[in-house]
Amino acid sequence: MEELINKIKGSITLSAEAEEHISSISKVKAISKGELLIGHGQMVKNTYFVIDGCLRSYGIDKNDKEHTLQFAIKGWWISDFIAVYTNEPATLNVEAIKDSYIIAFNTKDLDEIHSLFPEFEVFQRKNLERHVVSLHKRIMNQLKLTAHERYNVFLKQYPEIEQFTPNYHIASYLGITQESLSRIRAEQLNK
Amino acid sequence: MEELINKIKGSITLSAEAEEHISSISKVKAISKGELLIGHGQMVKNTYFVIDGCLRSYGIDKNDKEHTLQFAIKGWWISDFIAVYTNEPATLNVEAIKDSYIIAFNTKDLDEIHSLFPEFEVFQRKNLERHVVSLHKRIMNQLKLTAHERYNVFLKQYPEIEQFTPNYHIASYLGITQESLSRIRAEQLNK
DNA sequence: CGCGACGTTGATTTGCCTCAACGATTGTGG
DNA sequence: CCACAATCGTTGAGGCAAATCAACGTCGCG
Repeated sequence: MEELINKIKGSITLSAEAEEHISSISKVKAISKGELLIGHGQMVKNTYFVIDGCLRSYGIDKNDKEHTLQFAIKGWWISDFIAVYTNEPATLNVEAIKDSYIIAFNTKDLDEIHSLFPEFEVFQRKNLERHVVSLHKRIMNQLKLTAHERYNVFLKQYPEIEQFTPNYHIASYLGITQESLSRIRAEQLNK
Repeated sequence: MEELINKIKGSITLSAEAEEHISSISKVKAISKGELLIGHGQMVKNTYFVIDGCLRSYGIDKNDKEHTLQFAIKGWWISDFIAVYTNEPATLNVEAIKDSYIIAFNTKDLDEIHSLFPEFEVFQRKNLERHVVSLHKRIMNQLKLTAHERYNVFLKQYPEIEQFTPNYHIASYLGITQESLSRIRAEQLNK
């Protein structure tokens, strides 16, 4: 909870009223590994802030293969943002990949915060800017780099995630198969 | 120019003062095919709004191959957003791929607009939200679909762009080579 | 213990890349 | 106005990175 307030204060200066308001509607919730917070086809009400633990969002292709769009650890936001920002049913799933603590914000509450506290509008814009930066970088990496190089970038960028995430989730984020990632790791060791 | 004002009004209601202010700093500029607006390594001052024509942003890998990150046609914004939002030197290039009309906004002017007109903050947030949606969709397509399927999605999504864009630019956007795209197109015709 | 989840390894296939050559079209200078 | 070069798309032959399919070892847990 302080986690969230500190995060916001890292980007903007937060008025006492805004802090009070946000605290009042924030309820930390414990969820356990494997729990599905958003399922394909549902209308999406919530965006989640991760206090601790790890979630991921992923889609499923026509051969039933999963593809991870995003991981979210402590201090990150996650949802099916496609669904949230377009008001369409979810095309993604969001699940906890370990026991976690989160705060759920429904879209109405967030809209209210935006209209009550213009400062929050700035916070949100900066978040979105950072988000765009990371997505642009990811797309460029996907276009420019080999699977092996992408894996190394991933390790450098998210060393924590590698620790407790099964390999096939990382593979599905990198756009390769579990087997290929295993071979990449083997190759890495023989050096 | 009206192009821009109408675009803004499509998202938010714009006060007369804000409209006046924005108009006063907007200068439409003609640029010709091949012109480079942003070059790798430079500090990036501007974000461009396209009145007419087409630009693209792209990066170059260690084998000197180009990879297109974004196309921008009438009504779109383009820049090296990684550089703009992080204040780092450009990692991308931005060039006109046909004769175009644009408005250049430097970052200071945009910041000023944001602080003077809170309504613009909302506009910017909605733009960023749409941007995030399109990036998420693109990443999911890259993970889920074959090159052939991605090409069809591209055609459906940007029919105008296909008309005047050389094939190798489209290929570099899709993450395949010019030759592969040519074969995909040939296959498409034999059906 | 025995089962399921996870990672690894091997054999084979495949989608796309690379390299190379070749028309078609467009543009340019003599 | 033609000759020539440059640009762009196509096609073929061969190669490679990663996918697929399958089997197996290990670990942790009900």
